Amino acid sequence: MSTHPLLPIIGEPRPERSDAARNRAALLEAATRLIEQCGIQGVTMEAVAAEAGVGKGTVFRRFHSREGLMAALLDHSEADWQAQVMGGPPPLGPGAPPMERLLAFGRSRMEINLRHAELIQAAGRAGARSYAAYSFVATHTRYLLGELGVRGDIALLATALMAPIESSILEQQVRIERIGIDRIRAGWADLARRIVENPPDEGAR
Amino acid sequence: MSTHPLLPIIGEPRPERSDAARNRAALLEAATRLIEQCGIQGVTMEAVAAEAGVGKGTVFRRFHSREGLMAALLDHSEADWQAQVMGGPPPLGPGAPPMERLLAFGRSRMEINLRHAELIQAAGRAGARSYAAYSFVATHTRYLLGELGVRGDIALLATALMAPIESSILEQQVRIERIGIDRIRAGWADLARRIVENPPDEGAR
DNA sequence: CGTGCAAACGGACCGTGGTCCGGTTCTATT
DNA sequence: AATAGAACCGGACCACGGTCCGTTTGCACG
Repeated sequence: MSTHPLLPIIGEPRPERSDAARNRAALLEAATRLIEQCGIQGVTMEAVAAEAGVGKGTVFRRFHSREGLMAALLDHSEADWQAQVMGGPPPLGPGAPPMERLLAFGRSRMEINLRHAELIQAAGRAGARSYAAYSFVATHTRYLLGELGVRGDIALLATALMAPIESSILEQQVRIERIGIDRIRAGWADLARRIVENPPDEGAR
Repeated sequence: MSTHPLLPIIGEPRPERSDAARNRAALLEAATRLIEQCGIQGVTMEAVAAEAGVGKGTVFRRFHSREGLMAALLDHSEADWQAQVMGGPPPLGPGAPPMERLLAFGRSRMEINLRHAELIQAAGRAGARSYAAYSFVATHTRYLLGELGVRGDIALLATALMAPIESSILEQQVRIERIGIDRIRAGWADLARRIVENPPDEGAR
């Protein structure tokens, strides 16, 4: 009876213990340091643990896996970009006409996917499941398509629009097919226009 | 002087030695057997070697890496699909109007990317570099877009069209967002129509 | 302060991908 | 058939991701 003075609200599953939080920060810093020293392939779980001065098990407790650690690093650097999109200066931020925002959004996202290509690849599937990255992009694209008055299955059109600038596909185009970035940018803008301007088929749901 | 009766034509880098070829076949069979018994996660390089009755080193000599082995398995199963596309019955094969062929092509590719999702993921980047898979799809899509009289950067439009039905993206939609396959199919058909019917922008290169 | 316990910690341990090198086998040439 | 040498084979060996469990630590309550 005396054990529950507060309602057991389960919104946040549990607050993090202070030593745990400290270690999380130390580990992220250590990983960042290692990346810029040895490159991503030098970021070994054991190395990170040693650099942060903790045991190996602790790293896995915090991030579950190597992919999880990479995803965490990604999330961290993604935070300010999301801030730029939600409240920064136009055309990326609010204020510009929707089509300009969409173009700026795609262009900016493309740069990120290219710049962090290695990290994204190292994050593997963990990157996709992380809401921070995937879900935000999807939601905002849907929003912009809605603002533009696009008819049809907005969710799928948003996916179709962002898929070609996913990191894996850009890497293929840039590194192997040697396609220039400017050309890819122009191609994507053309794609956006085709998707936005064209009304859906009559028979389409 | 006497050592080169034949011109050193380097088209095929070298013919494979007979024992090597035998081992390659045995290894592919062994891997296939293991997949249907234990699933893909049970396909260990050591297990494959043991099942084929060879040493571990041999597996790596033939396929370079686990990803390479998976890519080889993929290529194998992809061969007859390519035959269907190039010479099978319409609408997938030649004979049907281009738009019908394109729709059939995308639909069929989607099924494959879904059915072999695990294998494709396990093949990782090796799947992309393998010409058999990526290059054929790209080439044929470009060809169909050309037949349809699409203007603009055909290569990039082809990429944009196929990207949303890549395995990784389909997995995200189907397994996590719980989007039905029929809906995805319809959405892709709509995308194809938007890309094909819309003329390119004036300013586009 | 003391006490109880959930949570966090550390590092030994395991499985698997990948490398290496001494020994073996195939094939071209005479 | 004999020879030479390149290609191939095998399995010991290493590194790294991931797990496990006995121990320690922070925290809430008395």
